[in-house]
Amino acid sequence: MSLVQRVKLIDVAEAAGVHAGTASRALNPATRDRVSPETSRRILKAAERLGYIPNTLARGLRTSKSFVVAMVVPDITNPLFPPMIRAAEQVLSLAGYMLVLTDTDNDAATERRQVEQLRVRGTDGFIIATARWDDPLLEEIADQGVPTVLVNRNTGTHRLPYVGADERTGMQLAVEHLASLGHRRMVHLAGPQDTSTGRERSSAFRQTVRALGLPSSRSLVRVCAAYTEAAGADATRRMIESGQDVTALLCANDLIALGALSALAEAGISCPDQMSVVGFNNMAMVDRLTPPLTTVRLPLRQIGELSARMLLAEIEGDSRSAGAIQTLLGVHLSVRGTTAPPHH
Amino acid sequence: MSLVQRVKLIDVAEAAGVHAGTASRALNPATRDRVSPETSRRILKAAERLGYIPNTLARGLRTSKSFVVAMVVPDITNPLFPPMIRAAEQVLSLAGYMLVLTDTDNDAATERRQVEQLRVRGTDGFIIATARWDDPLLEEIADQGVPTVLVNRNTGTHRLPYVGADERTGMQLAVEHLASLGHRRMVHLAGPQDTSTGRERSSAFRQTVRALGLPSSRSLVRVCAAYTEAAGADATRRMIESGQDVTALLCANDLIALGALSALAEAGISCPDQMSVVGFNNMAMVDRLTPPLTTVRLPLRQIGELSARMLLAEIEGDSRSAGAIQTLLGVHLSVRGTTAPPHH
DNA sequence: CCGGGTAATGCGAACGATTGCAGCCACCTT
DNA sequence: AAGGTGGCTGCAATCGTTCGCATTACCCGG
Repeated sequence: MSLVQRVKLIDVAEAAGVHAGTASRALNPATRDRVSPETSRRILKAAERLGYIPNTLARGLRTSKSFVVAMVVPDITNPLFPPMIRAAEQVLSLAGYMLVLTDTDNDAATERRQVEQLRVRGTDGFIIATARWDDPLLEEIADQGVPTVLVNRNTGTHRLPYVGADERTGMQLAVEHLASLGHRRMVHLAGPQDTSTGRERSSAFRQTVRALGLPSSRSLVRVCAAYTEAAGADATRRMIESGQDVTALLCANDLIALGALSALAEAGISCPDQMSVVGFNNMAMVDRLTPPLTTVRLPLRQIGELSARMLLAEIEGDSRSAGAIQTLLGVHLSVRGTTAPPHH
Repeated sequence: MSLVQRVKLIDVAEAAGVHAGTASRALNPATRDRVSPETSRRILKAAERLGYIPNTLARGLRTSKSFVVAMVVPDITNPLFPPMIRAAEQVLSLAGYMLVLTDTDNDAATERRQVEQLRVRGTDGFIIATARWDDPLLEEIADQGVPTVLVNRNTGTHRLPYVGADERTGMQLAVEHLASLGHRRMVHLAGPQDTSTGRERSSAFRQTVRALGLPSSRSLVRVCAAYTEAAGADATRRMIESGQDVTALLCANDLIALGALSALAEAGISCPDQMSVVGFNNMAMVDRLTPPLTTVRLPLRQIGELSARMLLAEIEGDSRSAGAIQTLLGVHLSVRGTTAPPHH
C-alpha cells in the first residue's frame, strides 16, 4: 500500500477500456502511430489521471534495456573528475537515465571486476575515464560493441569514441608562454606513459621545444611514476640532485606540480624567482595557492556533457555509430603566479 | 551473441537434472536448506561450470528489489563529498549493490524530482547528504519507511538514522584552541540555519564561549547566506565595515573561511597576525594554502563507510530498524598556520 | 455484392527468476 | 503392516511490459 508501485499498465488500459497491449503502444511515442488518435488520447488521459508510471524493471526485462549508464573513474577524490561527473549526470538524468558511479582506485583488476558486474546487470553504456594506452578490457568492449565513450584518457587503438581536451595545444601554449618569458632550458615532468595524456603531453612538449629551436635533449623529459604529488616530488628531487641547469618545469598535471613545488621549497629554490612551474588540468583550489599556479585549463564540464550526449546517441542510435569519433575540446592557458622571466 | 546474458537458471537446472525451482532454492543461501546437500552440491557445481549469473532485472521484477542504492549530494564538486562517496561505494559494491549518484545542485525541487524518479525505479535505499532542518521530503520518506540514512546533515525531527561528525566537540576544540592562545573576542561566521550543521556549530560556539566565561553577545554570530566562498567574503566585509573589535574568526566551513581570507586580504588585514581564522571540514588542499588553514577535520571516509553499512543493515534487516540511530563520529582539530596569539 | 486490402485493436506468449502449494517417497512408530 | 510424518522436489502462477500475430471492421473497386 502506498508503496512505490501502484497503478500499472493494465489499470490504465481498463480505465480507457482497451487492452494492455494497446495502452502500451499508445504510451510509447515510437509506436503511437499504430493506434488511432482518438484512442490514444483517451489512454494518455487515463494514464495522466491515474498517475501511471511504468515499471522500469519489467520493461527492462522485456526489452533488455536498463536505462542505467555507468561512469568509471580512477579516483573520485581527484578534483579533476567531479565537474565531469556532474555535467554527465545532468544530461543523463534529463534523458531518463541513471548514472552509477564506480571508482576503480586506479586498479585494473578492480576495474575489470566492476565493469563485468555492471555489464551483467544490464548497464546500457559506459563512460570510461580510466583508459590505458594498451588496455585489453577496452579491446573486449570494442569487440563486443558495448556502447561506450572514453573521456579524459584515450586508448592506443582509437577503436572507441573519445572526448577529451586538446592536450597538444595545451602543452604548446605552456611551452610558448615560458619561451616568450625568456626561458630556454625547461624540463617536462611527464606522466605515466601508459596513459594517453602522459604520452600526448610529453610528445607535444618535445615537438614544441624543437619547433621553437630550443636546445633539446633526452634529459629534458623526466617521467613520473604516477599522477601523484609524491611522484612529482620524487622526480623533482632527483632533478635537483642531478644539478641539471633548468629554469622552468612543465608538469604533466597539477598534482605533479604540487609535488614539484614542495620539493622546490624543501630545497630552498623559490618559485617563480628561481624556477617557473606550470601545471595541467586547473584543479580546484590551485588558484588559491601562493603563488597561484599557472596551469592549462581543461573544459571539464563540456567534456562530461558531451560524453554523455555521445553515449546517448550511441545507445539510442538506430544505426551503428559512424565509427569511433574522436573529439578534442579547446583548452586555455591560465597564466598566474608560478611563471616569471628567468633571472641570470 | 556472446552478449552479456546467456546461461540462465533453467540451463543450470537442466545440467543438474533438476527443476528450475529447485535450482533457484539451491542457489539462494537463505533457502538452500530446503534442498538436500547432495542435490545442492550438484547444482552449485553446474552453475559454477556454466558460469551462471542471475539476471538482476528478472529477480528484481519478482522480488521488487533492485540492488541499487542512491546517494544524494548537494554538489559533488564540493571536496567534502568525494571521500564519503568513495567509501560508501566500496562497501556497497562489495555487498553486490550499485551506487547511483545524483547531484541536486542545492535545489530542493530538483532533489524531489530526482528522488521520486529513483524511488519509482525501485531504488532499494538512499544515502542523503542534503537534509534540511525542516524537510518535508524527508518526512515523507520517514512516513513511508523507505530505507534511508542521512549523512553530513541531519533533520530536525531526528526520525531517520543519521551518521555524521561530532560537530559540537569540533567547535568546542576550535574555540578552546583560540582561547588558549589568548583570544577573547571571537566571531563565528555561521552557516545557513536551515541545516543541522549550521545550527549545531553555532549553538556549540555560543555554549563554549559562555562556558569559558568569554564576553558573549548576539553580534558575535554572523550568519552567512550559504556555505560558499562568496557568502563568507560578504559576511566578513560587513564585519570589517562595522568596525567590530575582533581577533579571531570561527568559520562554519572551509569555503566560508576561504571567503573570509579573501576579504581580509582585500582589506589589508593580515592573517594570522591581525586575525586568526579557523575553518571546518578540512577540505582537500586547505593545507596547501599560505598560511595553511587551521580547521576541524571530519572523518569523511568513515562517515561514508558507516552510512553504507547502516543502510545495508536497514535494507536487509529482517526486523524493522531499531529506531532512528544517531551516530556521531569523532573529530580532530588540525592546528596549522592561520591561528596565532593575538597581538595588542 | 463480393474479394482483397488496410488500419486498429485484441490475444497471449515471452522476458528470467521466485515461491506457495502439492505430491511423492522413505522411514518411523505402534 | 498400516498409518503418519517430514524432508525433497516438481508444478505452475506471478511480477509488469512488450510485441508478433490473429482478428475485426471497414472501405473501395471490379
